Amino acid sequence: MGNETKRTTIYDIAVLAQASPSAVSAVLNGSWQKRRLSKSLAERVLRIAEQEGYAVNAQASLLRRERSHIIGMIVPKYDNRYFGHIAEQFEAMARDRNLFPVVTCTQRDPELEFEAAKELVSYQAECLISTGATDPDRISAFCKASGVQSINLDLPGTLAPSVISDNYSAARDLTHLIMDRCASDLGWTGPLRFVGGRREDHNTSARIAGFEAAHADRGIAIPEDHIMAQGYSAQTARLLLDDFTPDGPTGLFVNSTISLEGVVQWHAGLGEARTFVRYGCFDFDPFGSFLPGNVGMVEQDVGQMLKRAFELIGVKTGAKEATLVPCRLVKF
Amino acid sequence: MGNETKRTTIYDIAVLAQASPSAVSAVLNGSWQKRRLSKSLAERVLRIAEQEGYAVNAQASLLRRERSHIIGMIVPKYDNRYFGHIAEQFEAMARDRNLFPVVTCTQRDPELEFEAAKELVSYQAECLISTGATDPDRISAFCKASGVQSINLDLPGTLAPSVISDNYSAARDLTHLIMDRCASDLGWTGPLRFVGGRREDHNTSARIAGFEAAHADRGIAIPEDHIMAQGYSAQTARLLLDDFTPDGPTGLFVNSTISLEGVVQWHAGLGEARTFVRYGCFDFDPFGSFLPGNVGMVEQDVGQMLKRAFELIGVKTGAKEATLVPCRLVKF
DNA sequence: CTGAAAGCGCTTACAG
DNA sequence: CTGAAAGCGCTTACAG
Repeated sequence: MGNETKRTTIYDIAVLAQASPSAVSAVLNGSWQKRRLSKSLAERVLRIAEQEGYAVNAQASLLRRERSHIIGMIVPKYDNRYFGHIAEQFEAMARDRNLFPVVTCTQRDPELEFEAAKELVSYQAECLISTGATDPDRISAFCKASGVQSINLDLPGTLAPSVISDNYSAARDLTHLIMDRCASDLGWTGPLRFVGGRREDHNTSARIAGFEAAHADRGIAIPEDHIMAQGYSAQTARLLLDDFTPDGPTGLFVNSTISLEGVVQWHAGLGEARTFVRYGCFDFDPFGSFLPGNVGMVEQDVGQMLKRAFELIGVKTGAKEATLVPCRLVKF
Repeated sequence: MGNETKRTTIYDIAVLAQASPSAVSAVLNGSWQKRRLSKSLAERVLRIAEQEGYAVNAQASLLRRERSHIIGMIVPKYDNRYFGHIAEQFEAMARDRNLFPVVTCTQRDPELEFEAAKELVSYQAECLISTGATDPDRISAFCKASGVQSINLDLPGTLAPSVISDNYSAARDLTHLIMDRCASDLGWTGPLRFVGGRREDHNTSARIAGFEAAHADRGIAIPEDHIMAQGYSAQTARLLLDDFTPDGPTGLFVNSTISLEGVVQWHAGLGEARTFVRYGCFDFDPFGSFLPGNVGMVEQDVGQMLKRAFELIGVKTGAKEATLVPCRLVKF
């Protein structure tokens, strides 16, 4: 009935079932029918395995098999609707395809990202999806040297195919929505402020480009200090806005729900002036429609992104370009 | 420079470095100093390993080693602040302790939970933490038979030690808070409604007990139909409330942010009557303070729960009781 | 049809 | 000090 120090092996079961280890192995991995082992033997082995709490040693099994069917993913955070959803859907979709998903979360730490990638390769992952990685090319280079397929998600790289949101278009649309609402609600048509993210970051820079394009569409110039992309945290957003007390109507483009927390805190502290503020956020939150002043949010299409990523798995394509997946603009 | 079909092994490196496989192994796993191999050999091997994109085959390595240092966790969802946070913190804390975390998400599916648990045991996990499992005892029984330690988190079991939130006390406190605010804001002291969760679920039932205790503290009777615990989804909550249009002041105890989404939708549709509604939620959301009518939220102490769980790892305790971790009541 | 044997890629006790 | 050899627990081609 189990053993504290040593796990049951096929040899233990072979002795108990009076069969050969080969036969036990065949029964346990389901190939016994093909090998024409008797049904009574199979039942005996299965019963004993169950009694002994047998679990195949995946290490030994994988070492011997030619394919691992393991598919790895690194993701910056779980504790975030977007990335949490990606990780969760990834696991479900991998299982649907009879692949074994292993996800690990790297806290946006570049060293940990690389270490985690190496670990997944060590575990014989056949493909590695790097989600929102700060240095995806370093990972892709390593994967390539190890003969492991690599795919970038959310943030693009140059050494492997990438699947990312169409940040530019969605940011442009969101900017227009905010400007429309500033015009209709407040009768104001000035330049918006962009809050959150990092300019060096690919997605932020694509969103800033969309933000600028929308302004250009309307012939509105953006003062330099209106682009406030010095970091993601709620804290950062609040500090940036701390010395900004609007003296009239104002609009903000908020880059992520993390930054939105800071914006909303700032907004709540404005007093009467808060009725002259409109904002929108590039990121979705189910409670978003209840935030006063919030006119809309961009929801990235995680399902489509992963679907596309899975289509790339196992395909030997030379293409290193990024696939752009459209986002959904939710208006409040 | 890498190989698409076959990964580099220590034998490949041994040939290239003109050394024995044993020496290469020692260099690569860091035991070369202990074995007094020359520094020049070590450097040569390391350089070649890097060039070849070598990654140790964890399957082979673990098969040979006596301990895996793998610690597994199953969790119902990532796409949820509470569970996402648990998974994320778990990985970080495991790494801090030089353990290798493997987390897998089971979508609240009892079969998948058990399959995932078996997989983690197959991967030679030394300990398995079952988070919010629907049938933790089935998993614990299997682990026991395989000689793997098992710990329950968030939801208790009877076959392994459990670490859970003090749902009863926190629910009682939250109920008092809502009743206080109903009294002070609305001058109303009637019984509250309990919305969301499942009565059969341990945590829901502990929270209902706390909810009832708070009413008993004040000598308020709770009509039977006020306990609406028929499921977790936002949809369910909204349907339950659909035919309830308050004709006077009212208070709700909302069991989880998922249910809160439905409550908030219902609330928004009430029109003028909405000013006579107060509610609180057992679960935290950073935007919670902006939801009109929301008077407070309970934040579970994930850090403490995991700290306690890690203290149990490797400890051979006969104790199967649950450790209760206090929650934090956030008032708005 | 069925079992013995080889071998997956490592680690490490052991002999030299 | 260093390498050859055994063996971790499986799977499967192969011989009988």
